[in-house]
Amino acid sequence: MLDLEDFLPYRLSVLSNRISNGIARTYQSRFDLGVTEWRVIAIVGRYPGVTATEVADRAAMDKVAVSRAVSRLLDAGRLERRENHPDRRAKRLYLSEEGESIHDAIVPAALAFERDLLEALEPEERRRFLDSLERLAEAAERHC
Amino acid sequence: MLDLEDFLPYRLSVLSNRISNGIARTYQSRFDLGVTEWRVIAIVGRYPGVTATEVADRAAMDKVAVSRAVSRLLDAGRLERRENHPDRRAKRLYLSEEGESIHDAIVPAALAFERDLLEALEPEERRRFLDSLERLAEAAERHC
DNA sequence: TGAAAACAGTTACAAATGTAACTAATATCA
DNA sequence: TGATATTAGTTACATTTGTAACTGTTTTCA
Repeated sequence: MLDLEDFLPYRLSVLSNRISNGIARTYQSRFDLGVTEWRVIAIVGRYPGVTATEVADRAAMDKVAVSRAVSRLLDAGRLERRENHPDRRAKRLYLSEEGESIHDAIVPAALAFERDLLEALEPEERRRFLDSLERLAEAAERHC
Repeated sequence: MLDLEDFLPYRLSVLSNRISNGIARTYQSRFDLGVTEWRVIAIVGRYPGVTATEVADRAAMDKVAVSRAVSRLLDAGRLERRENHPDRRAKRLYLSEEGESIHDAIVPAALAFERDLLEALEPEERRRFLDSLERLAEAAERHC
C-alpha cells in the first residue's frame, strides 16, 4: 500500500515546488524573469566568466535550457558574452550592469526566504537536517 | 553572496528531480506512463471512488493536469469512471483490471526505491529527518 | 599529418504544463 | 421560486521543457 502523502519522493516534490514558486514570485513579475534565467544569473554572478557548459554543470540544468536562458538574457541586455581564447567554441559570460542590479535585488530576498524557512528548525536540528539531506543526495546519485 | 550549491531551495529541487526521474524510469518506458498519470493511479489505487477534484487536492496537482491524465488513462483502459449520485457534475474514479495490474507492478518498486534512499540514514537520523521535513513543509506553507 | 571522435552551443520539433475561458450541474438566498 | 454564485470538469491557447539532430571547433591518436 502506497500512501502518496507519506511517500518521500512526493513530499520532496511538493515542498520543492512550493518553495521554488514562492521565491519565483519575488522576481517573476517584477523582472519578467524565469526560474532558469534566475539560476543562470545566480551562477554567473557567483562565477563571472563561466561558460554556458559550466553553468549547466553547476546548476544541474540541461545545456539546451541554459542556451535558451542565456539568449533571452543577452537579448534583454542582462548578460555579456566575450571570447574565450584560445577555444573559440565556448564564450565567457558576465553580468551586465543591469544583470548585476537584478542579481543584487534578488539575492537578499532569496537568502531571507531560506533563512525564514530554516528558522522553523532549531539550530542543532537544522544542522542535522542539512547533513541528512546531503547523505540522501549522495544515495540518490548512487542509486540513479 | 549566494552559492547555489549550498542554497536549500536549489538542493531540494535537484534532489527531488533526481529521485522523481529515477522512479519514473521504472515505469515510463515499460508502461508508457507519465508522472501525472502515475500519481493519479497511485491516488485512485489508494482511494477508490475518488473524484478528479479530490485527486487534485490529494496529489497537489492542478485540476487541468488531473483532467488530462484521467482522460489519457480512460483512453488506455486503465481507469473506469462511474456516476456520482446525486451530484452529476463529479464522476467517481476506479482502477480497471489493467490499471490495478500497473499499480501493483509499480508500487513495490517505488517503495523499494524509497527504502533504499532512507537506508542511507540511521533509523534515529531518519526519524528526525522526516520530522524536520514536515516542519519545513509547514513553514513553507505559512510563508507562501 | 589527418581522419575520427569529442565538445560547445544552437536549432527544430515534440511533449508537458500553466492560464483563462468555457459548459453543465448544483447551491445559495433574497 | 428564480436570479446569481459556486463547483466539477473540459477545452483552447500560450509558454515551458525535453529530445534529437545539427554546425562549427578542438582534441585525439594511428
